[in-house]
Amino acid sequence: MPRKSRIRAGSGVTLHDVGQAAGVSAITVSRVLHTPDKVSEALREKVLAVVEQLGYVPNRAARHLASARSHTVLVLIPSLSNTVFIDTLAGIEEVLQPAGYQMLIGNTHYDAAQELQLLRAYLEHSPDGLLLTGLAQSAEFSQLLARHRLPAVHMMDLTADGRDCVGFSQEDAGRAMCEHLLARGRRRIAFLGAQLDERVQKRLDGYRAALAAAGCHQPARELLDPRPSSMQMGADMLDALLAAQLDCDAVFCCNDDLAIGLLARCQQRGIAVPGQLAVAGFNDLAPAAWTTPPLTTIATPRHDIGRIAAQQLLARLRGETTRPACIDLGFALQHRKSS
Amino acid sequence: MPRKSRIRAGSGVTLHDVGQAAGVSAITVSRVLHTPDKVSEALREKVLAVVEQLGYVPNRAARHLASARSHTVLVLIPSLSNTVFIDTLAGIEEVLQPAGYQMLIGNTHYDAAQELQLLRAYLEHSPDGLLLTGLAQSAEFSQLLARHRLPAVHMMDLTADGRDCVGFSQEDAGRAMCEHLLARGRRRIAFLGAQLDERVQKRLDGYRAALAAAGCHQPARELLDPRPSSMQMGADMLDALLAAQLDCDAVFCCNDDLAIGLLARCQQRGIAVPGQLAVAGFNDLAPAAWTTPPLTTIATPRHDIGRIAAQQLLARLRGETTRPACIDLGFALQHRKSS
DNA sequence: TTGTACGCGTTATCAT
DNA sequence: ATGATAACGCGTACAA
Repeated sequence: MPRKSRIRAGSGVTLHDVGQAAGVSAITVSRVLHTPDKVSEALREKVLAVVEQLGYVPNRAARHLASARSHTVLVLIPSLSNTVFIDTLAGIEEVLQPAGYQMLIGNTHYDAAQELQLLRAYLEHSPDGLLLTGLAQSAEFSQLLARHRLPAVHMMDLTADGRDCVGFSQEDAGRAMCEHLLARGRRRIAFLGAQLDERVQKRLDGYRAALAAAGCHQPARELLDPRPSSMQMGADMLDALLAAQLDCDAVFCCNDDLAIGLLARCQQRGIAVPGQLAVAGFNDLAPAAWTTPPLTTIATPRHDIGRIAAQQLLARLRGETTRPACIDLGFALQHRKSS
Repeated sequence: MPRKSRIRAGSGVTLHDVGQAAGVSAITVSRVLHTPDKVSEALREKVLAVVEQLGYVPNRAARHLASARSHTVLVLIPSLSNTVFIDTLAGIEEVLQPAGYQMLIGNTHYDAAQELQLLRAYLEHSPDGLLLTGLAQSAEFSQLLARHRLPAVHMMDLTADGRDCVGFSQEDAGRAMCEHLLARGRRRIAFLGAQLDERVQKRLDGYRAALAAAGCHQPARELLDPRPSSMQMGADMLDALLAAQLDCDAVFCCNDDLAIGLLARCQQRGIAVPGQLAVAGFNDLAPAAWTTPPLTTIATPRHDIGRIAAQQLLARLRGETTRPACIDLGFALQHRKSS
């Protein structure tokens, strides 16, 4: 039966072509490339030379189809404009790239419904595994995961419910910052929150716990806005705080963006930091060290979170890991002059 | 011949399965999904119902293999830690996602050799097209592109040499900033450069042209460091500037990061900005509006660059475009209090 | 150690 | 408008 010529996918050179040119079968070429130990050295060298000469490029689609493994990992993050998650991506890339895995990035926009839609859409790529942000996926999401038997590692937070996770305790970090402010003699501490995703909620929990323990929790001092965080919002929140006459001596911002905007507004309004008001942020982004005054904040190991989470997922994919892993990478309080 | 059961790739439901359940052939199901016009309404509805019921998920790998189109675009950016390129990614995603294209991201680390390696590696995915940063790819890179007949759109800069590009004139932007400083009465203007990639070089060209035209160019006032840019480096560069006693009345930083670090150091050392020294940055990142004093800088349309570049590439892929496109999105000088 | 036969899920081609 | 058949390039299973 004549082989009808069709449009080729890649450069045109196939395993078969390489095999012919080297005087071996296609499968031998495949073995030279993937399991060189199983091929005699003579053939190996010959084949490799031809591979080089012909500029052979493997075809991932064919490989995927034949092996039922896509060598692809789906990474779901809430936002592309937040450096925190980008740093995590960099850590992930550092591990996946050398391992021959491709990362597919999905932006959930902090929305569980969009997260579910993304999973549905990306299922077409049949990823071998998932890296997720946080623990608050929807029930349908989890069912879909289970149905497709997809291993997943959750990043940025911790849980003991049996899911793999790599991160740190958001609540402990929130508490630690408040204990620091308390230790500096502050009692009237406000909490400024934006976005109000699960991580901010847990930092808020930590804030409440610490202040309650010190007997100085006042719900009126919690300023919460569900809209996306921004420096402008931080500046506005300082105005709101003053307008409400809440008589604060410290503010704990749920992230550095708010804190940076708030610090700038303090400068403009002539409010002495930390004299009149101590200011604290969260994440230790690059600008935090360069504000006036430099910002006290929580340094988070987001790059390592990505790195280790990717390693953990690869271990699962290789079947090396059995028990659920819960890897706590901790956090560090960066005490600077704003407190 | 008995069909041996093997491991399935996706959820397990195939076009064939859907077809059987609906009493049609696999190809009809395919048509219902991709070219519904070519199928009778009765069948269409029936098939769609079964697709829904069985939870059919198309298999991209098989589609790719059979159609020689991967619906995948390779995006090469120099860095993940620079917000500029992340914003571009967001713009790209905004266009590719709804169009059913998957973006693969490669990080070149500002290195042409790595860029070439990435292209080689990603060729396995046989991307349908490329989105590149800048114009300075290696000769081998371009040959590889040509050999595989891959359409590419260059981002961030302009050229009239026949390659598709979307961006703005880096040199004009550098010149514009210097003309602004000159117009404010400054004559002893320093240039601080880091990374020294092609874009920084062009901004430097613009700086030189503007100052030469005004008759006040002094090469000694160019501080260039090939290492990656950082706020720390900006602070260090102010120290270096003062140590060298170059007697400057303005500094043009090649990006906002340098400028932010430099401004902070000015605060620490009690240097009045803009009184003693005017300071300018480049890119208009979020923190630029919140420094003390707020930073004069060049706002760059990076989000739109990503968006339009992706659209241009899609047009090429559809064969709609013929002549090379060179799309100038311009830039805007943000005059703030630092100058 | 090397090769043969076949299937992975889809689309292109051609026939009806 | 719908279907039959082959082909995409590779890896698995099994044979030699």
